[in-house]
Amino acid sequence: MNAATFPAPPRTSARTKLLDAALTAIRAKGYSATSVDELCVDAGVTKGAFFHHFATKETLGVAAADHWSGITGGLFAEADYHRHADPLDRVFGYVDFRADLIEGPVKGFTCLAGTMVQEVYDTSPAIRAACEASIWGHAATLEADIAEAIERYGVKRVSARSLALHTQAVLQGAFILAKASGGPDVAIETIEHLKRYLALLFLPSSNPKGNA
Amino acid sequence: MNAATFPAPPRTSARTKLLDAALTAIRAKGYSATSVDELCVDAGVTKGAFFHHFATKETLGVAAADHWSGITGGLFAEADYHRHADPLDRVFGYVDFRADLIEGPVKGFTCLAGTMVQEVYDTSPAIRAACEASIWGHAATLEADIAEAIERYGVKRVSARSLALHTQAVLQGAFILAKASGGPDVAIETIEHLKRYLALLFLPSSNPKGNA
DNA sequence: ACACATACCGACCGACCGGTATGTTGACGC
DNA sequence: GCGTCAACATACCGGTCGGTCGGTATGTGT
Repeated sequence: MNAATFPAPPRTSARTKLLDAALTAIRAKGYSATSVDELCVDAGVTKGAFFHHFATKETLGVAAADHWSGITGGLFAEADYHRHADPLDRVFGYVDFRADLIEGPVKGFTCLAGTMVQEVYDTSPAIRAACEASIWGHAATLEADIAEAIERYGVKRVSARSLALHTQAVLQGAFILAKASGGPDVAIETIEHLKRYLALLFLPSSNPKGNA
Repeated sequence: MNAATFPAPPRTSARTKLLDAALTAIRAKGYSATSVDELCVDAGVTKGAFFHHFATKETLGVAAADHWSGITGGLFAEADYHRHADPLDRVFGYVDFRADLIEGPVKGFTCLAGTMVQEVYDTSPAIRAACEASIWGHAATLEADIAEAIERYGVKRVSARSLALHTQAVLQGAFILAKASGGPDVAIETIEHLKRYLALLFLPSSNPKGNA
């Protein structure tokens, strides 16, 4: 009764393979244009397997958003920028981390939730909610650092939640411009503006007009 | 041979009706999920008429982006904010104008180009280019005012083009968050951050930390 | 040994997809 | 009055869509 006698449970389950395939396909072509058949081929499973794990395509959409939250959650949780003692350094570290992720082809750095919610916000409440949860959940991981920084640096009239969501808006917008222009340059530039805004908010003595 | 004897040429042509229907449908459900049949029903024309005017669905997508540019171009060209003598007032006027447009249901204020390009940037170069032209063309109308303001207020190290594109990124991102949350509140909040950034850039004496 | 559950398989379904082929209509030049 | 052409309408095409269903392989509890 050693491990080898057990019929090896597949290294990655059909469910996970489908979810991974969905992430890639939906980020590249959107939710509607991604067909169930195509997902099955990409994942190397049959349609029967698909509908064994997901009742409908919409169910898969919800699961894909959750899967995305899990994967990105792990990526950001393990990133180095959390180590800084100063909360403001962690905030800048986060933004730099996002900027560093922007490399190579556009479909490699865009956000599944942002892409998917554009198509389905008015037709699929379940997917819309899952995307909202993904984005807001991610923003929440930033919010704590921002709140600390706001307190330590005595910034007023700006709420941590609102600023955390603003960073997400800038990033989502940067992705759209990157898709429209066909390259990451404009995304990186807009993140520079975000960094400048944060610097002006938290460190106003730092040479506001940039001159001298 | 007076005007009445002429069989009134349709007040709006089939082509225009299809384009208008496409704007509404694509903004609500995206490009892929919008079918040709549905567009024909909405516009009150037959499928034959559709393919008389557009060789393919993709051709319609390109035309819809151009149509969108024309409609929004007119809307912004006629807006009051251009009247301000101070270029910075025109820039703030623009941002306030955008904020004022955000009312009612989400599908009423979102951007066709931003929605469509997310789905097709990797599959339809023609539509991608049309969306890019729409967004960049709109940004260009802002760029002149920003350039003037940069000169008049002596702001350095920020290019007018880059800042104009950043405003578009923030707005596009605001739309995504609005779609995800189901309402406009978060979009308005993020535009407030954009205004604060502009104020800090151009008017640094204006109470940088917001305190007192 | 046998009932039962899980995890699939893949042929099949009707609806709908984008697109085409053919026909009709009315304005306009000549 | 006649030929031409744009502007449609209608019927229809092959293919693909999301989804179903009867069946099977394998392991499990008793």
